[in-house]
Amino acid sequence: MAGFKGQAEYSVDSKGRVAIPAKMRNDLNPAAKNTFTITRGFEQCIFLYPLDRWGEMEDEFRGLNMFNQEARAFVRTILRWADEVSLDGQGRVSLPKPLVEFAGLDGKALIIGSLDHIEIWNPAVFEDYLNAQASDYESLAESVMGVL
Amino acid sequence: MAGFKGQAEYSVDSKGRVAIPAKMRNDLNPAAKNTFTITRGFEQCIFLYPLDRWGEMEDEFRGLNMFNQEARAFVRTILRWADEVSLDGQGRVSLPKPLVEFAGLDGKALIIGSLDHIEIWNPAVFEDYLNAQASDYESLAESVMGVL
DNA sequence: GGGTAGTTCCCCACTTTTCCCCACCACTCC
DNA sequence: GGAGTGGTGGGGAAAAGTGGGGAACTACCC
Repeated sequence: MAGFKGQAEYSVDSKGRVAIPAKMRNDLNPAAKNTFTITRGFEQCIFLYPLDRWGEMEDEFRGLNMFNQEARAFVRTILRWADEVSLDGQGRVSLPKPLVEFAGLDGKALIIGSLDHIEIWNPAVFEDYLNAQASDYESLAESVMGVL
Repeated sequence: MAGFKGQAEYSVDSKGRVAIPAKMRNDLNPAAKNTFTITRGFEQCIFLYPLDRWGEMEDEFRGLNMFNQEARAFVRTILRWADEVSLDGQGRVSLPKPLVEFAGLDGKALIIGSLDHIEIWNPAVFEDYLNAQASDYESLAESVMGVL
């Protein structure tokens, strides 16, 4: 199954709904049943995991040692924010209010496909994130992929 | 499968379409289904990877640790700009607007075959890139290939 | 227990963009 | 010189995104 990719700037309507780009919808595995687990992302954004992929993630969490304080804190955080959302007839999901506030969304949303999950950003916040990057794309690539 | 090679200067029409040189189209593996994954290149240009080759790249990305910030930033960038494009009946692809802007394309495109991918440049930008090279072709060759 | 207000969910309609197809021109090879 | 291949340009149909209305469900208050 091809991973998610691409970006789009769509609107968040007054009901907190955002359309998922058709290209990403087409990459959904039927096993995901048009449903995502939505949760807090890394950096200030929202992550959407297709249901099938989320199942694998849960298995990884189960493998963690719950007598370890950090493991407990990590799992608590990711699950606390998590919720299940399904696509409506128009290919949209409605975002839980707490996550809308966390990501600072208002009116516009930047949607980014990132292999096994979809990210939703406030465009302005994403801009700041980019500016805060220490290294440029070429250096990143060399550092991340250079050792292969 | 032979690698891509050669260069051509073609026009970009008002709809952002560019023809892929017939010579390069002939080098496409049937497994690529006349489809490319197009994304941001290194330096100011656009990369086109045939679908089959892109699959291998995705596998490498999946191998990265997504809990590492640098890896995340790199994958976010390369996938954010990525899109899937197919050849139309005339052997053209239509370039996503964001990439046209990124590469600074207007009217003309320099298309370069580069082994496993195809590059698309604004001819003027490519000229500047060449002029900015610190070392000449002979020195580069020695530095890159000399240790073999 | 009933009524009301708020929320959620689903469906419908409109607008815009994208994609696909057809036609044309130039060059090359027979 | 004609036919075929390769690049260029534009128009129409289909799909995708956006916004709003109405039914159902819930929760709260009277």
